[in-house]
Amino acid sequence: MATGRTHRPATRSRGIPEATVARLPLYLRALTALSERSVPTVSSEELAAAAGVNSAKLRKDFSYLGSYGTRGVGYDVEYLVYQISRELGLTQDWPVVIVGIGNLGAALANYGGFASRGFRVAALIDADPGMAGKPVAGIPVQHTDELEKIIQDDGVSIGVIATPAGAAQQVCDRLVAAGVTSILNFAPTVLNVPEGVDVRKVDLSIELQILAFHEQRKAGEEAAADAVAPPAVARKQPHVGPSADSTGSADKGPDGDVPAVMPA
Amino acid sequence: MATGRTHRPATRSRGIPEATVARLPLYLRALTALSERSVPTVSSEELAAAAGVNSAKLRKDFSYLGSYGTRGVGYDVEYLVYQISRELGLTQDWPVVIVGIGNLGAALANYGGFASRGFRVAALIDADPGMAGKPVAGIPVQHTDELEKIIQDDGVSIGVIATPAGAAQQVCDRLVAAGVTSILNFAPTVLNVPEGVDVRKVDLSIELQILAFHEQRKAGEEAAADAVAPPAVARKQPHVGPSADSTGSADKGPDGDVPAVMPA
DNA sequence: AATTGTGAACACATTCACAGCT
DNA sequence: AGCTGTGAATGTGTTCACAATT
Repeated sequence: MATGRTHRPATRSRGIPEATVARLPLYLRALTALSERSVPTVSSEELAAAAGVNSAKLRKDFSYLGSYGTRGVGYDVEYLVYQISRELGLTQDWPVVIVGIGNLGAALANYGGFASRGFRVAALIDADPGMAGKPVAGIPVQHTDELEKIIQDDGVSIGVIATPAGAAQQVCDRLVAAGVTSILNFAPTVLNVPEGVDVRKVDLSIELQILAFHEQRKAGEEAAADAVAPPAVARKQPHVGPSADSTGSADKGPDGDVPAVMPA
Repeated sequence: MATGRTHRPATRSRGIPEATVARLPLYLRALTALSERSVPTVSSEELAAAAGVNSAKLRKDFSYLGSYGTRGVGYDVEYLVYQISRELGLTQDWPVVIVGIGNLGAALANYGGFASRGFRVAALIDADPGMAGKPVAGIPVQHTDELEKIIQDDGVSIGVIATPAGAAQQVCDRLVAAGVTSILNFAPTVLNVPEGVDVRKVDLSIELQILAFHEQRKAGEEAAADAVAPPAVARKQPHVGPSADSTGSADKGPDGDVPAVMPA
């Protein structure tokens, strides 16, 4: 996925694989739950099960962080929580702005897990003047005109876009111009960003389409199994699958304008 | 990623790589936009740019579907839209139930892109009896008691879980028992499902944590550049890329201290 | 002349399997 | 005895680069 390319300084190890980074939050969540239950140590097997991965993968992942376990014993829960939090940058405070306070934006603003891990909703921003001042999740909505000021005053580096697709690129441009360097995009559009800016996208419609693909394949397989051969073999393995990927810029063509409001 | 595993019939090519499947919706969206502008054909280069990937990848992806282009010319937009839709299973109707009609569930119910591509919200379900009958997005909310009946009557195979984390596994179990075989999970929990059931998850908090990781790394890189060496070299390449990225480079400096809790 | 389609090379990720430590 | 840490093997995904085709 992504990008990359960056030269790669070759030697010197501090390069944690992207796939590993994407799993750290999962481990952290499982560890936090254990911590709340005052469990002092955990084996790779147990923790892996709680996080929904296999234990070899988990151990390999931790080995990139430096390997904080004890052979014959397992991992110290509190210590691991700390190390992973630090690695993810969660020991510091990340002010976040949410732009587009419709149904989704409001849901995000109300989302608890948000504040819980180092993220703080610094502002809610919407283009509708009628929204201005209205509190959502206890935070008054501010008008888009204030966007640049808010970002600069609060030192916001992470922005969440929850606007209709048609407005997303424009909002993105303003966020970036004002200093935001990481964007979480919920609008169903490819965003164009300059290098150095990270974009991750969350797209309901894409997730459903992927599910539909597999769903269809299941149906086909059944039919095939019925009609063709007698495969007494197991069909699937346990695993729960992760998801989400990312994406980023690209060009946008001549006009770049996206159809209407919320296309597929 | 999600799913998959299915035994793999070995030979016989119908095995489209998971990474390719995950990009098909992106191509489809770009193609739909072209179709609406009545563009008749498109080159791999142009389409790739619109979808935010590179052209070699796109051509390779299409080669798994059977290669529907014409050398020297490009791809026929309408034809590709059809082929991809068919491959994804979007030529049929997929009834979907959304369980948990809080802020997020309501946002999902209102999400337009939902209905636009073969997906139909068959029912909205919530555990709160007070919600029963209340229309959201024009659809009356039904009580959880009705869950099994709805799924069976409508032949629902895809379920969306938008409940609090604590209720998710239980809801999941009921959905699966009633016949759902694909689940899109918005609750921040690992779901346990029997084999044969696909789960994809969408997790805001995980996405933010991944962004924070990269954000932190950016800051570290700057500092390192300032303090350590005089790298007159380019730092990143243009890449249209996707994001999430990346990588690479450098390490993070001196190391992170290893304060607190417990030594190895 | 332009652009696809694809083998071969490369890069990244997962899994195995066991040596090494507690 | 038990469990981690990790090289080596395997599997998956991406990119290159060019022959094939219109």
